[in-house]
Amino acid sequence: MDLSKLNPPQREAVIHGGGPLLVLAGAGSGKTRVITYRIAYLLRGGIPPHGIAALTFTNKAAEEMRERVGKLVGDRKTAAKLTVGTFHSLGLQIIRREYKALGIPSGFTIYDAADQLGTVRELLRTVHVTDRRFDVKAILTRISLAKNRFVRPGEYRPAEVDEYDEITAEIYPRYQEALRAYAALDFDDLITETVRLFEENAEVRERWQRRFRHVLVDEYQDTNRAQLMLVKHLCGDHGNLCVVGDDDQSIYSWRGADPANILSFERVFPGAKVVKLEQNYRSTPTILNAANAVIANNENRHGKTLWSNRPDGDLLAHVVATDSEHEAKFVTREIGQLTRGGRWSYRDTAILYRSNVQSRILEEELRTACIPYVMYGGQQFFERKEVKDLIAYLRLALNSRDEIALRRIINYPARGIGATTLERISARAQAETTTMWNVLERIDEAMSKQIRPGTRQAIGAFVALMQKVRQGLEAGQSGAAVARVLVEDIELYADLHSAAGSHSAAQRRIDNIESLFSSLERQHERSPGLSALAQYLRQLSLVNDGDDTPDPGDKIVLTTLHGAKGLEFPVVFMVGMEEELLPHARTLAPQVTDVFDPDHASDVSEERRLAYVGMTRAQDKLYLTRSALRRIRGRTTERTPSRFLLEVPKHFTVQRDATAEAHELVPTDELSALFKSIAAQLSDD
DNA sequence: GTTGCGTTTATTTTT
DNA sequence: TAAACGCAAC
Repeated sequence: MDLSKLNPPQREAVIHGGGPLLVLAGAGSGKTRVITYRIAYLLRGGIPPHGIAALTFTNKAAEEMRERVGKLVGDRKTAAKLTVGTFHSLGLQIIRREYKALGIPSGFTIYDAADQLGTVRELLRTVHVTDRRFDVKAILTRISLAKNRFVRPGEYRPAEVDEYDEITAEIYPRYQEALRAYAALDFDDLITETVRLFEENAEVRERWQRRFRHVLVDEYQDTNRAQLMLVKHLCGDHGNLCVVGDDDQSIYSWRGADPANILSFERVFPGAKVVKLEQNYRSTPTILNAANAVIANNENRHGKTLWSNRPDGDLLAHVVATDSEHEAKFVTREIGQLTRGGRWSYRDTAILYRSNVQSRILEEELRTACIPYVMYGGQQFFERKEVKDLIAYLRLALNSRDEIALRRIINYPARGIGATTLERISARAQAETTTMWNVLERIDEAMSKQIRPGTRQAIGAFVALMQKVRQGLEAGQSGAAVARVLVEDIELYADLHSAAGSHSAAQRRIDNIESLFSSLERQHERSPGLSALAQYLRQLSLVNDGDDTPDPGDKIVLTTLHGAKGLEFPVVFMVGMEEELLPHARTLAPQVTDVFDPDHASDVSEERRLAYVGMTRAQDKLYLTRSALRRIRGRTTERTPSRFLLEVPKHFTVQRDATAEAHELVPTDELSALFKSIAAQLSDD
């Protein structure tokens, strides 16, 4: 480790002795470098790796951090002993060891968004809300926000005239009861239940406080109240807490992140040292000053001014198009010219937008121009549905109380057990205060009158199938082996083929299942046994996209502004710089489903931060594009330039007219690209 | 239990 | 515009 590679404030943060430390790290100022160096420095100072916890929000950030620390200390074994992970994985780790004190069964399940949605839908049905259809997600958002502020189920009080608060007040207690009955924890519970455990059980709390002698938190501006509490408890009285973040990049308050955490750090942790990292190593001064000018319009900041000692660089391009097609064509054409110049390749370029719908027209134009691209984010959820279905079988085998898993698979593939049957079984289970699985097991004696013999036979077959799965696991077979037999038994591949539109779509799904098998095999070799499998399945639900991140290759990146946080590109296009897109219309005129929160009423400052995050992704070239007309929801509307665009001082930009440039002569190699794309389209059919 | 049609409603997303 | 959802008909 070479401390001379750090600038003075970076070094100051790294060698800070003990006690609370707030590192205000501007965009591109080397915050990950500070955290990794600090961990290495603590290790060198004699703190055992076992006693250090570094917390992040995403698995990706955690992996990157562990890797960089490993390189820095040059000792893989030491790096492996560190606790580097997401808040949720730390919560899971603690709960897994302390489940007894929490009164949860050891085979507990983790509920993801889909499971939560299913639970609330089910509850809405039992509460008989038929007069009005509710947005289930809006209810879950409220439950989640309440949980993270430690509002107990019975304490939830509706606002004066908010029907969503009223239905939430009704659903929230039932939801929490349901989860306990299913032996399930949702993502929020991983944090809040850990906090509750620490608050109610001094012995447990002190044990963990003794263990972690230093705690480090990345992206501190994204923490919510529950995460703050968790951190506070972990640090206990030593207060060796180092947080790194940027209040100007807080863009997740809509999902509960509380910027007050970073703004009032010094009040919450008295005697805190504050270090500002203001030297930016990423962008040209022109880009940086433009971004600074925009963010300066926000109030309530810690206030930093980023500077860069690079050469000034190009002016920003303020591009005006007559319609969104011209805008997309401009971007495409410009990318063609930049890459043809030889200085930049596709992978150096990103197109950023506020909302996913904006990607469509860009994709169309990029495709016709034969420019390769990758889209970050988006909805990959249903692509892995088949994997989740299969996992639900294992989940149910390990936790028969998991009603959502049961409901998910009892008629998948279709075996003639429909909604009415399920309703009756559910009602019986409720009446007997037992689980649905318990009723299923004795269906013939319990419900011979209410359920037809044919259906009961189907249920019997399902129960037998599940018992076979469970017995296989109990006999010590691997999850993979059991799942393979199961897939044969239920003829899943045949079902996938008939359900999928094309052969290749079915094959993709089958490939997904096959990779689940090999993943399960590997885990069985690592640690066989029922509880290890249960733990593996829980861990799996905390990992979003499996284990393989494919090499992006030389492609343009398309992503939302949110998705761009933490990334950097030599060339950045921010498209749709218009009012009602950025800032988004929803911010300017909130809807009934939006949470009314007087503490941080949805204001444009978060949208401005979003603009700031986008601009500060750019290293060398930044294009801000907008259109005079745009088709929105089938209606062509006149557009107003984004206020943030107008906040960029004129002397940092050069205006360009996309439509006029589109009529200029098309260079010959661009024509050849056009021919290529036509040929490609013809051969596609 | 599935399919199809009309109605409705349009952010951001990780764990 | 377009996709997601609910309800009614098969």
